[in-house]
Amino acid sequence: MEHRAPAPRPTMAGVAKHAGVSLKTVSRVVNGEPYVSDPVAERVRASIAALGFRRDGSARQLARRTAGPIIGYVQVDAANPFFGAVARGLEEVTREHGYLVLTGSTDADPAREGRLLETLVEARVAGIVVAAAEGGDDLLRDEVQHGTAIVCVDRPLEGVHCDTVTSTNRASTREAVARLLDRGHRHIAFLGGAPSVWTASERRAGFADALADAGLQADPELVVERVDSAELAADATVRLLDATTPPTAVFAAQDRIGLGVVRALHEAGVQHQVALVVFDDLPLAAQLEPPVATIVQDALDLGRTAGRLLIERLETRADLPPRYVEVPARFVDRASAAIGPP
Amino acid sequence: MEHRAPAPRPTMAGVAKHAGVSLKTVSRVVNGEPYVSDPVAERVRASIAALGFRRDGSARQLARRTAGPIIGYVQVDAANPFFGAVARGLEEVTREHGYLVLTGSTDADPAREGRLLETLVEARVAGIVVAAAEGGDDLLRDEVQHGTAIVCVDRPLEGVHCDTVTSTNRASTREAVARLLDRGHRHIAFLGGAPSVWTASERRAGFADALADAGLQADPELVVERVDSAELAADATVRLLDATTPPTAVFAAQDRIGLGVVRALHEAGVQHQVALVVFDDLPLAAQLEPPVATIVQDALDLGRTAGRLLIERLETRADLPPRYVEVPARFVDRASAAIGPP
DNA sequence: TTGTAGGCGTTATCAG
DNA sequence: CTGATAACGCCTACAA
Repeated sequence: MEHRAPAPRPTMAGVAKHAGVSLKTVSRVVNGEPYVSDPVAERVRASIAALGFRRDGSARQLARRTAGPIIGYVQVDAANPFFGAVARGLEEVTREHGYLVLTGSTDADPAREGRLLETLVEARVAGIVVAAAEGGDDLLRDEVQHGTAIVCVDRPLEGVHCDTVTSTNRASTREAVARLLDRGHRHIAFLGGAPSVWTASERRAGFADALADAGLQADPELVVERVDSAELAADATVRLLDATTPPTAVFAAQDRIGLGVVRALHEAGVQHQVALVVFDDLPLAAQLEPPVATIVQDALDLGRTAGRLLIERLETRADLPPRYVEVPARFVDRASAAIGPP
Repeated sequence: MEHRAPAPRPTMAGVAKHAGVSLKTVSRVVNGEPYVSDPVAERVRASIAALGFRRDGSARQLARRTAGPIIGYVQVDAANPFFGAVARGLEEVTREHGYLVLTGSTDADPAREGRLLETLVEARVAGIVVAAAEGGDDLLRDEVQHGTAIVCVDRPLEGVHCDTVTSTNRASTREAVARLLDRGHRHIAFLGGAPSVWTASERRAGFADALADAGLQADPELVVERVDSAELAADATVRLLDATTPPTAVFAAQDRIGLGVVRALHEAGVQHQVALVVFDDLPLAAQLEPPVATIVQDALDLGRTAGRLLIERLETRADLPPRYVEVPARFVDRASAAIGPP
């Protein structure tokens, strides 16, 4: 794994010699500092252009004893539009403050996340935004303790006292389920992911909230957790429909689950009889046919908010306490949510 | 735009003092070099952990006089799945060689692209992959001359002698149009973007190729260029349908154009009478209803290929000439392509 | 307006 | 095996 040496680049000293001035004068020109006469500055600029000089960021960072104007962004998968949108929001905000966002993907592999994080720390980035981090990472904890500015996006990190930005998983679910209750539904099924995943348990809690608000209690028969694929979701849906008291409405807590439910409803020919709301992460369920009501996260705003928190922390002398911000996920009403109980 | 100084971090000297050894010994342990006795190494490791030491990449890079183990990836928009997929492919390949991919978005703004590129150069990355670069960037040209390894993805950069990876824009278009001709169509419309955009002109050329292969010539009435939005595409489609010899088939050279065409065909009620093939960049047209035949780019492979070229260039002493690789775009047959002429 | 001296944290060289 | 010492390219402080 021998990395090739880069082509030798001219240094400030080289430029200085070429221009017949001192190194410091070159430095002044490069950094736009005052107190350089126009003719000298011009001569230096010419030499810079002639030699193709580019200031060495490593040396600069070393000498200034500051972090680079760079913010690290650790995401699960660059190809996933959700994380891409977060990145975009982050860039939008931080760019205005002179920062550049440098990102890497982890594919949800804790080892890769660790390596990436370490590289960012070694690069002495100004701050780090971590989207959907794997839990239990000591590295993050350590870094926070050592003063690195860190913001978690999408889910909080257990035991890491850093700023956190999430969607309104619980509140939005509660709201959507409340609608179904208002519509008259009394047998609402909940299909969600493993409760060990924070977002899954939040949505599960929101479901319970809505029922409790209406003085009801979740029917254990209608709550299926650990549904991790569209296939499992479809299977579970089939089972639910076959039960003695089949649900008149379904809440799918993830878009993949939603796809499975839709498929099963279609195959049973009841897609127009059973109400359906999907919590749409990607968003992936937004384009389903027939139109399915969804809760959509605002990934762009998630990223922007994370950027704002980070900038605030970076440009403030005070030691801010960890903050927690929720970005509203939006309920998108569609035909599937208007279906009433028989 | 004052960037806050990072929390002071322990240095090797600090660790050395703490462990009661020399600086060089710490360096040896950190870099896994031999010739350190176990007890000493253990003591050093303990100090490192106790102090939370992280080696400073800037200093390391400076002293070693090599590029960092980092590859820069400049994309138009991180939120765009096409670029995300390229990033993923790039990461897959370069990761195996110990590189990390750090990326930034330009939003197709040449100024931002320039700043990003400069930052990457200043950071002394090992190489740079540029996806859908704005043309005419002197920076790239200069960097190539100064030996920076650069790979262009999606379109070549005029006057920049670097490796380039593109999709088979021309050949795939030719093939798809040939199918329409085989199916009996003689009045095929072409809706494409501004010919100043490389991919647009390539697809336009592929269209001409197919006609020429069949001994035909493009009917100027049926070729509309500079179609830059779904709205314009819909308008153009309406006009074409109203002409004296309306097309029996349409080739839409971009997905946005395809959306507009579909909409117009729908409104005219002829979506089942006019054949349609869409060159699907994002891919965006893949999920249309009714199903539309598309040409889909393999963004993942585009990224992988770019990574391979870059690695090859990086790990080879020889000065490779600029190389040009085409990644096949795949024709996805669907009902809309099977429609024959009346 | 310009230049000199010293140091940033690490690695490479060479001596113990 | 271990440790001084000199770079690396730049910036800050302080002269001139």
